[in-house]
Amino acid sequence: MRNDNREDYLINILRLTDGTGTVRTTELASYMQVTPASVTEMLKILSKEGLVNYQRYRGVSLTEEGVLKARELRRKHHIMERFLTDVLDIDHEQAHDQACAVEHSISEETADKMCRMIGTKIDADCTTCKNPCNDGTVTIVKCIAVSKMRQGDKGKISHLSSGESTMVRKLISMGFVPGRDIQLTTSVSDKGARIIKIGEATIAIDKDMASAIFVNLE
Amino acid sequence: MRNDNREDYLINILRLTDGTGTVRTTELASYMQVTPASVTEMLKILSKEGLVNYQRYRGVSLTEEGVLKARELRRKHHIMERFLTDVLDIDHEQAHDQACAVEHSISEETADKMCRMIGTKIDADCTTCKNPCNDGTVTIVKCIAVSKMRQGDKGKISHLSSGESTMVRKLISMGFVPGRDIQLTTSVSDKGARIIKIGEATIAIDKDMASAIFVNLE
DNA sequence: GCATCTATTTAAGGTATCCTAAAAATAGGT
DNA sequence: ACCTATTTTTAGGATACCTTAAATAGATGC
Repeated sequence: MRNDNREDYLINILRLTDGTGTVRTTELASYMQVTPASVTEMLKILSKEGLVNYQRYRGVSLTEEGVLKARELRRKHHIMERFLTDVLDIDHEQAHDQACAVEHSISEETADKMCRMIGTKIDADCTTCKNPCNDGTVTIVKCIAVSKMRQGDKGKISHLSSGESTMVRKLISMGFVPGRDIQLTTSVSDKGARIIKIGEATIAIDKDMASAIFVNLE
Repeated sequence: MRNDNREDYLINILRLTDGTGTVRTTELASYMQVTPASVTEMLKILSKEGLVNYQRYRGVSLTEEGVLKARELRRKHHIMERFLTDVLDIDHEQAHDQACAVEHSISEETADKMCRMIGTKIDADCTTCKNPCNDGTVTIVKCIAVSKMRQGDKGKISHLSSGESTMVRKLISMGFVPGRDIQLTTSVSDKGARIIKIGEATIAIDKDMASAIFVNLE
């Protein structure tokens, strides 16, 4: 239980880098709903423990050891989530939340055996399996927030993530459903509204919304 | 996640009182492997929140609300543990540990549906169901440590609990298995050894051992 | 009824994590 | 190359737990 938090940082760095890239402090902070200051503090610790490569003002990446840990964690998350949705028929959002909490506590044996119940091979190398992502939708690949897209960028919605669940619901009701194609048509300024095309429709959304929608670029 | 600790205190108070009695600070402290000072501190908080009745120097009991919460928690623990042992065929000790961690995070819906998979009715009122106890053995009823038994007291071993798992293994290897009949033959002083009868055998054990064996008195 | 022992609480301090506000580093436009 | 806007870090402080050591309440033997 003592390391749950560290593990949360690891898995979220994996989610944003897929193990091969770098994330900036601020991006990780907004993804995890904490302040950049908290991230900085934690990165120093994880760095000392050899789990991440961290250089001041340069962002973080996972070390080899960090990737292994994070992948195992992500695997447990996937398995638990799939077990909850596919076997117990629990709603996705709840399944995700519970998987987030439980992923730190279940043993590998438990994960393996649940995996057999689901009937799908789920291993730590996310590229070889068709898993639900952290939100229960698609395999995780490096994804960015719509607020970070450049004009003309195209992609598919990976998942929605926001501190307020009302935001997620609102977005879903507007048609921002994981898997849909999305393109940034116009972005006037960093702070202003964006005009985006989603499927056939064209919608304007503000920065907060754009920060809660994560996309896999084409 | 923030309330896991409070919940641990609640469920352990329930385990030692079955919701109807009082536990002393020290007993709870040694059961939970923390210092009495920590218990005192937490009891003040839980008391302020209306979950326990606490009076300085008098011990604690659960309030009605506290009993409800603790029972629901215990139910989730039982279900998770049974799921792990009966469905996934995980070893008892590991199942217990994982259930301890997970009981705080799974929803009632998840618990209900797992319960159906196990095929046994498990409800919050422990008296109406034959569940594994916290250690996977028997229904919890009020239980006391052997170190608290009086000369002549008889009972059945409920479970073993100690900070060191080596202690538990040692005790099991000596024949202290949940379910066995046990009687305190002689107890010279509080700190000294006890002589006890377990099944047909008579054994002497020291105070540490006696503090790790919990018994349901006849 | 008092001395003494034990249980309990209080006091003071530690660690992990979070936050806000201020300071410092970097990056981008000219 | 410099100014400015943004990002990141540092500093200082809060909270939830935990600990040890000292103080106090309650129980027990005579």
